[in-house]
Amino acid sequence: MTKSHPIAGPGSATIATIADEVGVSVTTVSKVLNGRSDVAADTRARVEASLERHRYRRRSKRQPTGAGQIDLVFHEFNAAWSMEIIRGVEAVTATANVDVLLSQLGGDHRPAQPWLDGVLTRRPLGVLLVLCNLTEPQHQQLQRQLVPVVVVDTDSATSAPVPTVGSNNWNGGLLATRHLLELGHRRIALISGPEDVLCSRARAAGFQFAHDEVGVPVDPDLVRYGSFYVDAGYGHGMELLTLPDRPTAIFAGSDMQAMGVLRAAWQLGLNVPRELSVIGYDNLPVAAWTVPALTTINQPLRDMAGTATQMLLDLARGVGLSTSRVDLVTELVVRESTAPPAHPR
Amino acid sequence: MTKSHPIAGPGSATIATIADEVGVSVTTVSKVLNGRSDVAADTRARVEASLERHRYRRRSKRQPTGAGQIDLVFHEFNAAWSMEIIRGVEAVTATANVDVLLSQLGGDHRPAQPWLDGVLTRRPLGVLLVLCNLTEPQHQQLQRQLVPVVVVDTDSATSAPVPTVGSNNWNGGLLATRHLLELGHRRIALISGPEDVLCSRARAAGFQFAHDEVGVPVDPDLVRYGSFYVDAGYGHGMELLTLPDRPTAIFAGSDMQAMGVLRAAWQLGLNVPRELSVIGYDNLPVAAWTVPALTTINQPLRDMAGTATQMLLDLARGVGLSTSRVDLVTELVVRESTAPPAHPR
DNA sequence: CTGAAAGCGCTTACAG
DNA sequence: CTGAAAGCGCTTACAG
Repeated sequence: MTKSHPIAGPGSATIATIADEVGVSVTTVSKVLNGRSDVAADTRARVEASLERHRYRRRSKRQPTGAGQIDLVFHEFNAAWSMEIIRGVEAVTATANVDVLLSQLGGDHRPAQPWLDGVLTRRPLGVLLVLCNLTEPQHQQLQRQLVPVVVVDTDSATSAPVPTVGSNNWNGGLLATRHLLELGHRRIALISGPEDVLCSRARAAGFQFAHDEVGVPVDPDLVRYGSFYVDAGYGHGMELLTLPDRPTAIFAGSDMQAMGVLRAAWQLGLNVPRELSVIGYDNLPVAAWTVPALTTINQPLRDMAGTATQMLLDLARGVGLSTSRVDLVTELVVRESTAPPAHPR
Repeated sequence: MTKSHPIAGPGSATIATIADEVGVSVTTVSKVLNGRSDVAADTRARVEASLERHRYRRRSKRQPTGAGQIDLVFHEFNAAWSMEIIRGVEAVTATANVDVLLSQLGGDHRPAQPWLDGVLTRRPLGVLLVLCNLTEPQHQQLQRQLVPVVVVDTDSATSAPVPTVGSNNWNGGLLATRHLLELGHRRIALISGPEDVLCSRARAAGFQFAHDEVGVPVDPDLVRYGSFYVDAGYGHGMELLTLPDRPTAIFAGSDMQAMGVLRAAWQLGLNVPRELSVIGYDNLPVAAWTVPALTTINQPLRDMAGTATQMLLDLARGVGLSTSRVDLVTELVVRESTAPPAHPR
């Protein structure tokens, strides 16, 4: 006699429920959950299917408040940028009554094994990775334990089926460059992010495309790659602006880099925007308060983080995702740091 | 026959251990832990004493990785400022293998009851409050459950015996003002933080004291209070700088406010530091990159957060604290935004 | 490879 | 006010 096993709600099943449904002992279910090897592949598969169906989660008995927690993992902390992400995440988790566990990888792009062990014992609702990713074995391990993963932005072209939220970097590069070209600039420098990061290349491609559109050649000497921080903008800015034939405009890879360029220009006595146009990227809150205020590309970091968090919570609730890759739109924000060049052709 | 009960280590005791030692049933211990009312005051006291002695913590059985987690609670998120705190906390928790649960009160200075319920079910190693505090009943409730609390900075004079880490605000106000007076300024404006926040008043007092030292009167019209954000600095800066007898120097309550002042000066065509000296407060990373770079007071936010975290972990481990109030030292950092006044007396 | 049995830490009616 | 007893969700030797 088979009982019916209606799904009462995500997380309501115990291992007894699962055992009952699959027709095995609680011992066996426990073994599957703990990754023991002494379970037949077939049995394991049936148990895992049932666990998934029920969105099984380890009970802590009394947890009237708190719908669970998610792991928010940064590649590293980066003042204003990371805070925008945190705010976007928090806006969603606060209303969903979900807690946020914060960590960073200290600059690495792949978490180490101890981190994964921690996640497996914590069993969070899900893991949100920012500018970092998992190795394939790590990803499989989390998948086996039914811990969903979503990535914000991506540092390289990963073909793994990990849901990812980013923004249209190519379009951002295009919009920024078109803006400068339309103002009449013909010698435009690009300071992008690190060369091995995909978004840097995407923006550079948009930069190139905008030039091609109007038939203006790109001087390879004016294209630089570097870290997203202020000092890279300052360093490259200094170099570019002391070139014999210096550019009349600089497109920086981040607002922080743009601040470095602004400072280099100031030290060289160049007036922005009269003698040099500067455009940033990100549209951090501080971009409105630099002197002069930065023209920049709005990358909707809060929205990106919020969207990713919502996707993660949906996955945790067993709701399927319509798309596994979402790119939010980038937009040009014109402020005071761009103007026609002093001597347009 | 009494058995001896050596303390095997913090967190190693179960309720059975406690029951055994006190000579009551596990039921009774469980009741005490859950705040039931049907326990004699005397019994409750003895059980609580034993729990405290053993640093009892709810067992989750298998938790080989992860020494536990702490709750990090912000009054609200404030880009660069909050990130400095987070970094300071993270530096300590990462080496101690402790997880950080992040939340914010959305601007409130006292958490609501749902938050406390969450903490009580989570049972973290401790709670770190940043620019916020608990009500007395909330504090007692956490104390009863052996969850230690440490506060970073304080928004008002609280006499509650809560360990607190701050910095010497009065001294910061003094150092900044002395610097300006020594440069020869005699009309110095103060834009402090919110008037109802103690640190704003402490800095204002240091400002006043520095004037008194050299017998220079403070013009009350030049003393303003406002939020710590950029726009308050901009607003007050605009007002002050369009005064008939405008100040030759402005001491802002935060680097963010100082950026607002810098912008106001720029819009009015005033050269900093030639026609106006500006000094900030906090020494956020961005202060080195404004144009001109900000002279400021270094408030060691990372150290403050790190110290507070260490105190919290010590308390969680049952180590007594030598002091319950630590103020770290503030220092003057001279950069480019201050200089002698254009027309010194 | 499987599961009955013992056990763990804890909580909750309920009898006194 | 107290605690014996039943029970919960889960894990772990260990016998087959």
